[in-house]
Amino acid sequence: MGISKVTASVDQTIDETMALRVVRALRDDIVTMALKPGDVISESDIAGRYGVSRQPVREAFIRLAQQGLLLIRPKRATVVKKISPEGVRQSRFIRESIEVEIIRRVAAQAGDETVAVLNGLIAEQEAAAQADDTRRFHPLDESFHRSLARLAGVEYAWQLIDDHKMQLDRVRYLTLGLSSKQRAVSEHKTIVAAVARGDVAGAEAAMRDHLSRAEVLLAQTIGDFPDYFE
Amino acid sequence: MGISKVTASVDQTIDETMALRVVRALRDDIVTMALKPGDVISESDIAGRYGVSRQPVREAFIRLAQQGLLLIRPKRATVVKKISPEGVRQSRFIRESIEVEIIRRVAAQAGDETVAVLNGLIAEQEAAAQADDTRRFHPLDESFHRSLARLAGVEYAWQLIDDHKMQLDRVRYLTLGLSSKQRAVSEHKTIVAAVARGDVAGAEAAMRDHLSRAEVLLAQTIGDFPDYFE
DNA sequence: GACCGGTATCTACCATACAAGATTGCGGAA
DNA sequence: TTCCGCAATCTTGTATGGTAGATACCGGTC
Repeated sequence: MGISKVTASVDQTIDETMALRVVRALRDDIVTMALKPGDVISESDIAGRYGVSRQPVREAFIRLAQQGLLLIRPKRATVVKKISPEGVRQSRFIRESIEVEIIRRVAAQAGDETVAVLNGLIAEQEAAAQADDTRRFHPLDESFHRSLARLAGVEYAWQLIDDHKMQLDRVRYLTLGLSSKQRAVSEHKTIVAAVARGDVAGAEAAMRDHLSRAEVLLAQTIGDFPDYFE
Repeated sequence: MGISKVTASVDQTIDETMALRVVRALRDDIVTMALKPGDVISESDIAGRYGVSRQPVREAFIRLAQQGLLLIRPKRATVVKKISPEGVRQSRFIRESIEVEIIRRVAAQAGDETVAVLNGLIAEQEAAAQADDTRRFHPLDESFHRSLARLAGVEYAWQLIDDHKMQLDRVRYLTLGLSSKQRAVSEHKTIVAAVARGDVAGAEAAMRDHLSRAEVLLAQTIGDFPDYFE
């Protein structure tokens, strides 16, 4: 099975609580589609897999259910929630309104070191894209957008939408082929270039264009993986 | 003490799970300031108070912690989270961008029955405001805004921000005097009037004005209740 | 009197046992 | 063959005991 095995190295850790480690492992498996929408999992199942009792697993389920990744049906079963197309659209609507506002602020007050930081992130992404390393590319892409939020002084607001963004991430993971990754890097460059010029309108347009990319892919993705959607 | 006592009527209920009932009770107590920011609570304490075991209480704590109302300090204690002024500002920023977009859509396509529904809600609010019934006014105010979201076809998006809105609710509860309630009703009327005219720009302006009311009150509230804020 | 160390006692965390609802499947009746 | 009902076996929900860590208190030392 393709489930991530954190178990092996879990004897004595100085890290945090078991429940949180299970949360991270499961969330990673769900977003990367190792656990597919519709899959049924049980507390006992996961508990045995990770070598812990049902208790921490149960708490992990609660957290993930609240983030919209799991659906707990009392006394029945717990399933990996299918992706809601309508939910994806509305999540994207929210994200776009916020990120557009963010990029406007960044472009309006961009300094040299700001541009340098962003270019550094883009260089890493380019390497990952050429190596076709999807698992490494994804965090880098996220890091790029989060850095923009921090530069705009609204990192807290970014965290607010971060949870709900995972719905979008699942779709994105399905659609990320090689060309997609390279195109994403190219679009990031366009955005940073506008920021470097202090071109507010241009940066906003580039960001809207970048985010709207997923829109046209959604319908196609539903066609390719109909079982993963509601 | 002023904690809500659901316990009395909890013998055999056809309702849902105990954990969810504890969640609702605690959340209500927190938002209405029966449990004040900084108050320390423990699993055993609440468990005894509600006549259940520690297990459902623990799960309730996890849910509320993820919603930002509680702060669980492992092996130490669990406290009612203090209000973060910066968090309030950014939550308000997010809410405003979304609600402004909502009211624009509603105003652009408002029918007669739409206006009738909104006027009905306002009538109820007016009654509660004149009776100075804060505990009844609050849900009605929320219902008004939620109805707008539903009319705009983005009820799901409203649910997304609903959790984080509780931070704002706590501040609002502190500031809701009689005059505030009556002014809120008055502003709601102004909004609906613009919607009835199909006046998009007017509705947007009225909504911005309505939401910005809390902004000026935040600093004053921090001065009045410094211990409730970070 | 001020400071330091050990201990009692709190906390949340985890494991285990039991309970109750829901599903599945099997066996018998029509 | 089809359909109905009961029972074995799933699931999550709840209760309780024990564990490790953190705090607070209290007595002794300087």
